[in-house]
Amino acid sequence: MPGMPALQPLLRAFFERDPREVAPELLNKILVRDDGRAGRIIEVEAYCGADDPAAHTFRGMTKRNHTMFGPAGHLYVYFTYGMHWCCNTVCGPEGEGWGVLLRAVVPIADIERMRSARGGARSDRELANGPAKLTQAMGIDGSFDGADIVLDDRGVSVRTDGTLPPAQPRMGPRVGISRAKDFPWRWRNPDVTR
DNA sequence: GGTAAGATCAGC
DNA sequence: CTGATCTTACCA
Repeated sequence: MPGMPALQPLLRAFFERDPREVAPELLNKILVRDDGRAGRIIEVEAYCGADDPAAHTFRGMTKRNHTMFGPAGHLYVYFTYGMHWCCNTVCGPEGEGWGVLLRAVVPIADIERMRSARGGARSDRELANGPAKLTQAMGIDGSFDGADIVLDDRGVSVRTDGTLPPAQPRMGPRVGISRAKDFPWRWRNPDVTR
């Protein structure tokens, strides 16, 4: 994209940490597809394995969640509510089942492709302001489960254009969970209402 | 083998 | 607020 600074990949070490550290630092990073689609991450939630009753990985490894127990810097993509895909960045040491759910991005490149992937005319803000909306807009489904977002082995990666995370992110309880409702492990950019 | 719940979304 | 829609996980 002309005029846009080069997008640098993140280091594996960025993801090899506690998701409660990684999550706020993912704000303002960029989710990139190899077909040109890109969006700036503005809302995330941390999920902390055996320490977190709301995490898919709380009760150990299953066929569905095994990616989240794998090495950091990969994508855990899961299907829910009979129709939606959502994606997480796997974090921490291998075997912990830690990750960060990507909940919203602001479209920044190939917005028309994102709009058509979402099925028609909508405001730019509605294109990817939810965890299942962003996967639909970015063309991410179960075939991307386990993709390496550092090495970009399947055409999906998380990169930086040099923009720092917000100095004062808005923090609060996570959305749509029934257990551990009080854990304040959701972060978003201060200037977004959603 | 049966079943309840789900890290959601769109439309009313 | 409710319906859609179906996989997964857990229990028997």
